[in-house]
Amino acid sequence: MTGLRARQKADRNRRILDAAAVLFREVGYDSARIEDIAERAEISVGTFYNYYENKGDILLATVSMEVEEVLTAGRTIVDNPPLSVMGALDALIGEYYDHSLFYLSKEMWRTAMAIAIQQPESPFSKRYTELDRRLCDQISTLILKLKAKGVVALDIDAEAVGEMFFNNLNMMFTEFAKRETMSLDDLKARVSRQNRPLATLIAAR
Amino acid sequence: MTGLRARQKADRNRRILDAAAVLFREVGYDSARIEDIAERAEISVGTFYNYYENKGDILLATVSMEVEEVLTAGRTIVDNPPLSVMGALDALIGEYYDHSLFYLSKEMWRTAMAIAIQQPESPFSKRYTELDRRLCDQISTLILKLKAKGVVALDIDAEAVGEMFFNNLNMMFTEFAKRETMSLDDLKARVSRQNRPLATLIAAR
DNA sequence: AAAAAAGATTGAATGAATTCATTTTTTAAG
DNA sequence: CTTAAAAAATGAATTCATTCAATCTTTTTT
Repeated sequence: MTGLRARQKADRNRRILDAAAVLFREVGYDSARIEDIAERAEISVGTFYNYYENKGDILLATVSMEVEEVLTAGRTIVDNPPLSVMGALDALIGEYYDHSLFYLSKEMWRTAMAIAIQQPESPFSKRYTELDRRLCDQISTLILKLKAKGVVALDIDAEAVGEMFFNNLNMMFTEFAKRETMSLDDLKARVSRQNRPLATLIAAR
Repeated sequence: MTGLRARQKADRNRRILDAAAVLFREVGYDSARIEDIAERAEISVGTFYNYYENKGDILLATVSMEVEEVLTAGRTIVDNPPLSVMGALDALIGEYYDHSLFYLSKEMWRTAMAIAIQQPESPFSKRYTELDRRLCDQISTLILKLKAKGVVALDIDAEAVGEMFFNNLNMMFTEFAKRETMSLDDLKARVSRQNRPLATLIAAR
């Protein structure tokens, strides 16, 4: 039932995504012109705008692919976490952070974050926000799991605590993306220190 | 010793700031064209660029004025805080949030945040980041004060805890700016719930 | 007070994202 | 198989932020 039209559409969409990913990597987001992306994807500029609302959308599409991978990696850790609050948090957050610079540069992250904030109604911004929510849920799920394992006290509001850990790690990642000099190790160390009080206090005793 | 040149410069700078503030309020950031700002300030487009590096800079200048006021209001609360952790936090954070929409719309906040992230090296972005740091410090100072008053346990890492509260409230404010439907009360209620576990656990007993 | 130097202003030109009226291709109907 | 309707593609035109060489104003020097 896949008519010619549907097939061509999927094909063009993939060509655009590939072309954009290559160009962003090669010359950075700002210097990649729509005209160049279109040329490489063998379509016209106008057609680009039939597939994506604006230049930012195509970057967020790229980022989305990346975050999906992190979520998958995180699931493995949540399913079988280290049996201490700090240990589990460091493992999961370390996974997020280590993965983050694999495909994307700090500059690309900054641009993606900026767009997600600035145009919250665009489809890919919604998708980006949705991914954030799933990351946040994953942290809450980890706390729940630790509760089930007797590592975290039973009277703790796992959702509230999870949200606080997540907002903290997310804000710190933004900080990291802003400072070209800050290393992944700096980032992890600072977040670890920030997490420690809450992590210690929610431990079952 | 204020030569003619210095006076004219200060005068033009003020006219640009005023013109921009009016236009941003009237038509929003995106629709306010540099040409219009220049016209209202009775200067040329080129002159605008002698005073500000780019369009974003002038918005961040506007935001800076606003945040300075919040910091001042916050100082009053820190100097004489309610004598419970939740009470003190709610008071200070409530002050921040209530003030936030006085001069700036959600759209303006979103744009300012986006620019601060995207161009971290621009002068006003640095100033914006600096203001964030001072807000963060203010929260840490509050926790320290509560320690001194015997409200918070002595073995608590006030700085780490303060940073976590701040990162949480800041991230939630970003969320708030992104969702046109979210009210100030929703925001405060959600942050309050997130703060409760940590606030309760650090209380002296 | 005239001339030179330094500092600022100006707006037309540039360059890139985005729009939109036209044209082309595909699908559906008779 | 033709023809009408729907969907997509196209690229020239538009819009705006930003730049820069030319010009003007203020300050300093002689």
